[in-house]
Amino acid sequence: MKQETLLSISERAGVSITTVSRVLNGKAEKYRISRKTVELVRREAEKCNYKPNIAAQSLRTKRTQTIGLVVPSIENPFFANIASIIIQKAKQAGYTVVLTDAMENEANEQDGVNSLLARNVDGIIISPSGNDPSYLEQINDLKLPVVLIDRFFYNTTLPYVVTDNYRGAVDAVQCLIDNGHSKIACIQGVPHSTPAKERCRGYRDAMTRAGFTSEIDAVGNDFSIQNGYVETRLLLTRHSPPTAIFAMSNTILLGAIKAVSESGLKIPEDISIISFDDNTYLDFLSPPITRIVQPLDEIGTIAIKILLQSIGDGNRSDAKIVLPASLKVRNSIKPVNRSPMNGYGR
Amino acid sequence: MKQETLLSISERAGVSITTVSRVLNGKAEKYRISRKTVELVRREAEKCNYKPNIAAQSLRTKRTQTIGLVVPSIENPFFANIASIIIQKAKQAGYTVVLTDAMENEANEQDGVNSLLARNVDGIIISPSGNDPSYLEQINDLKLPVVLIDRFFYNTTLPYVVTDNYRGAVDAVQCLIDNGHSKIACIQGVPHSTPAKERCRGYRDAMTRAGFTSEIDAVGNDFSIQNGYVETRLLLTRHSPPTAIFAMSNTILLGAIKAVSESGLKIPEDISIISFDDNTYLDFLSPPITRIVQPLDEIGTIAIKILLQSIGDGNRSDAKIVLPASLKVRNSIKPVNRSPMNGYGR
DNA sequence: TGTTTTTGCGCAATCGTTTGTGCAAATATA
DNA sequence: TATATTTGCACAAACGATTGCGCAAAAACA
Repeated sequence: MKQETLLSISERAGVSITTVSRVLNGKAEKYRISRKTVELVRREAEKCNYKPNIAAQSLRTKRTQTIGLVVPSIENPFFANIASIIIQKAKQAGYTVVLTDAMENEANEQDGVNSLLARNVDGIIISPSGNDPSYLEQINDLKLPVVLIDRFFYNTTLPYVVTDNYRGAVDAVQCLIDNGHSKIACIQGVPHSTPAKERCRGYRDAMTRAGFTSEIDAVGNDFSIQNGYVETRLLLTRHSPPTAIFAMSNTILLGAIKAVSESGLKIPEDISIISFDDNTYLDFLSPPITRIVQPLDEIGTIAIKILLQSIGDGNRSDAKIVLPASLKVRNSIKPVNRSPMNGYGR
Repeated sequence: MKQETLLSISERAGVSITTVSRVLNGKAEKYRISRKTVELVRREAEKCNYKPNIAAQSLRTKRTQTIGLVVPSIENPFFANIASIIIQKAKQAGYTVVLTDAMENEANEQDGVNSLLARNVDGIIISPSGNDPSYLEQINDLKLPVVLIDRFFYNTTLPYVVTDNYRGAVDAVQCLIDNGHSKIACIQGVPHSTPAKERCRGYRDAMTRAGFTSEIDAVGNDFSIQNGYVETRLLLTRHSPPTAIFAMSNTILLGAIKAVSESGLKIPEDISIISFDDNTYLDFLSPPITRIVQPLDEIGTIAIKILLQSIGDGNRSDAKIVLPASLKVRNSIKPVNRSPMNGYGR
């Protein structure tokens, strides 16, 4: 099972290395290799199950048929799901994925990206952990195409594919409002991340538009269970606690649920909740959680498409793609009569 | 930001490529490069942030500082968690991970492995989707080290690091038995996989030892939510349904919970459940689920260690490592009095 | 000063591909 | 038959790194 090379094949076929290479790369026509030789070479190559040495190939061509994927944390099901989709799509296109986990840390991320560069990946799909796009922009400008997913930057030249977090948040909050809630708290994630910013903006705008300006109440500072828990406990001990919570992620949601239950309250009877991001288990919580669902599949598919396109034609894309989220209604929201204090009650 | 090479550095430093290479590889001593030259070269290399071209390196040395990781499904949190650990440990050792998702399909898996081979990875960590070890054994014998995790093979020469699924299952079932249950059903996963086999064996042995031989009742055939759901519905419609269920995985558990709840029953009041595999959200289900926890961290750490060792010394390991699982008690099991029919009642 | 030893470094081959160019042999044309 | 064209393929350089070997200059020794 020793390594087969162009040389070994060429010897057995009695032709030159060059010819073998050309045949196997589908350039037989271009270089006018005869039908007979083509078949001879093909047969030999198949017989020994020849696989080109990618290192040698890439040394010559500067192509590796590899793309780098950088996520903040592969343990996060959101990113695990997206990774799964990207790995699959990449494979269909003949690419392999090198996965790097930044562990929500910008230094790690840069390490990882450097390692990808050293490996001559053909392009990078990244959901950045930090908030400085410049080093990525440099790479995109000077070296190889970069596409952002999920977390993007304002005013960046980098192409991105993200969910319409703003509208998703508006929809979430509007759903609570439609159910009669006005004291709606929002527990947010890492404040500098664009998804958090956008969702927060959506929350504020929806509240404002409904005339609940004075009720605006965004707390919290990261995407952890802990954060969801702590903030919820604090919210619940106020003299006038919210009647509904908009949790910005699954993790925050889990913390919130724990806090609610420890406080002896029930969802949705005592407090309503809506969350962001889908996950099967949310249907198995008690009650099942109403949530905003991101179009993961589309994000992955489009990101790959943009990247491969750029790799193919050498141009940089400036696509800024924002995809709609959708509402999945379950049982975590209780309709209430609006308090007369807001002037809406009957 | 164009690619720096040994050549460009050597020119600026006024020495040969050879010397630069030797300095940067720490072979200055061996080749008696003077202190002064070493420092000169080092400075130049750092100044331009030189990163060796891995393709060129690997073409020469046959080493890529890359390991391949193959999992049945990265969407499965169990594997996402393990991947996270392995990526991290590999990085600490200076290795990068290429991740391949077999999507629970043996053909995909072989494709993936082939692609890893073409990339000259230095070793492979794999949780196999199929049940034929021979092609992996061949690779391990003739090409590069392979280490199995989670799913292993009986009678294989391949080294593996797995959880003691047998004992874990025994503990799970014993826990139910200790709580007075005897009509205990087991819903299993992919029957040919070793974890499923071992857990099933544990179930049977525990039941037998307790004298409940006639109650042995293992159903189901894959690790899907669907399977958990269907089998549970069937179980619940029997004239004498089980009082407890041993679910072999989180996914099966979720299906089971759904079926129970749709049947108008409550956990644990009407039926007790214990599951396999840990996950934060299990504490947020209602009730929180008692489960058997696998030592993911240890599995990842040990697997990497074995692999790197093999890569380092060129020998194949024959380590067969079986790590203990642990019980995490929550609220999904109700203690009952044993039915007199079993001769244990009071 | 002449010889031996040590020090310090470079030459050139090599890994497995790709590709521009060139050159016979075969075929077509005159 | 002589020339022009086409066909079919090979030569050799290049990608960027590693490494066995060799050789000149400096140092040590006589």
